[in-house]
Amino acid sequence: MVSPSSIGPAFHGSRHAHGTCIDGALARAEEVCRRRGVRLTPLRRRVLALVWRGHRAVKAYDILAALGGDRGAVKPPTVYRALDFLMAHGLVHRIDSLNAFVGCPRPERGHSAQFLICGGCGEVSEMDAAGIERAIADRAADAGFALSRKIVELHGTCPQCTASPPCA
Amino acid sequence: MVSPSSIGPAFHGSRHAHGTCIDGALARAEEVCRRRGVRLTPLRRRVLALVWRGHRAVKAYDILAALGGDRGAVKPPTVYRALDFLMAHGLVHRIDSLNAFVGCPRPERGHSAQFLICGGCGEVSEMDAAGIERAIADRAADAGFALSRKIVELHGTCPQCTASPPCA
DNA sequence: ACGCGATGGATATAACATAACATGTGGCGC
DNA sequence: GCGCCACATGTTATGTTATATCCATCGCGT
Repeated sequence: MVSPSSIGPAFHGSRHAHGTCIDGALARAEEVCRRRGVRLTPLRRRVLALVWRGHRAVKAYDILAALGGDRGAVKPPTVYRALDFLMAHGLVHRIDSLNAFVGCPRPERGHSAQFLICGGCGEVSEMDAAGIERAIADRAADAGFALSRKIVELHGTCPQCTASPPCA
Repeated sequence: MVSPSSIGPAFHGSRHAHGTCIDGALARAEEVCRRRGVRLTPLRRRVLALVWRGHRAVKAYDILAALGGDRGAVKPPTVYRALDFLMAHGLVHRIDSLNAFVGCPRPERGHSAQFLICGGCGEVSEMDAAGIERAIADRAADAGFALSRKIVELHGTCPQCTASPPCA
């Protein structure tokens, strides 16, 4: 179902054993950091786990609140620094059109991804579609433009929400 | 050089008769508004002209300042309302990855565009590449995803800046 | 004149992000 | 152990981007 050259978009819907997703993400993160010789500190781990609370993009200030920002504990720079670290190592992606962050399901590969963002349930699905990449690279080459960062954020409605509108 | 189905990206570089660009944009805007029966008021026209000050994306608060926001004159909502109007009628586009706005060179056609954004000179070039559109539509269809807004923002370096780094 | 919708002004605040500096902590050579 | 360095985090303050709400005005049709 998923072609070997691409990550297939997969919407999870409301019911799946999400603990597995979180655990898997943390395990992959440990591995990535170990191999790179960088430290997945408790704080960074907590932030990563919060980003993975679901398959939706999470706002920095929601993470801040979840870490106890109300009670005077954690301040914005703390959260942004942790997110910067996680982004630098490909463990989370920033969704610019939402000012929010989403966990990367494939931190091993240095990929450039595209995102499908459902306006119904808020779920964000990452893909790595060779065809889109190629079309972009071709067009940039035509223009003599040297690409660095490629942002592709596609808003719309996922299959589940198309079937039954107010999906969880 | 420009294929009929696409707008070709064109970087303008430092020296061109930019007054023509502004005048043309304002003329096209007048025409679009006339046809739609909506009003390009003096304020909206001023904001549009400011967005067209160059081929770079312009920040809302820069517009605010240019309108005299210092002297207690214009307030943020005024600028955002004008920008909302201009976006609603396709006269400007928002570049989410820059939190900034750029004039649309083709407001007549209801298009969905892609942007090349040069990190050297800041110039933003809009294109409407059929190949990219198609690749995205195909992949979304595979996923059963109904597209609404498509954001494609490509950062990198334009030909001029590749040739001579600190281009104007 | 009257009502109505569109426009823009005024006030306030929410939401998002970073600069600059201080403190803690853990590893390493000696 | 001790000093030192690099890195991580805490703290304070502020900068930047965007919106909610309410009100005044204007053009226009009747």
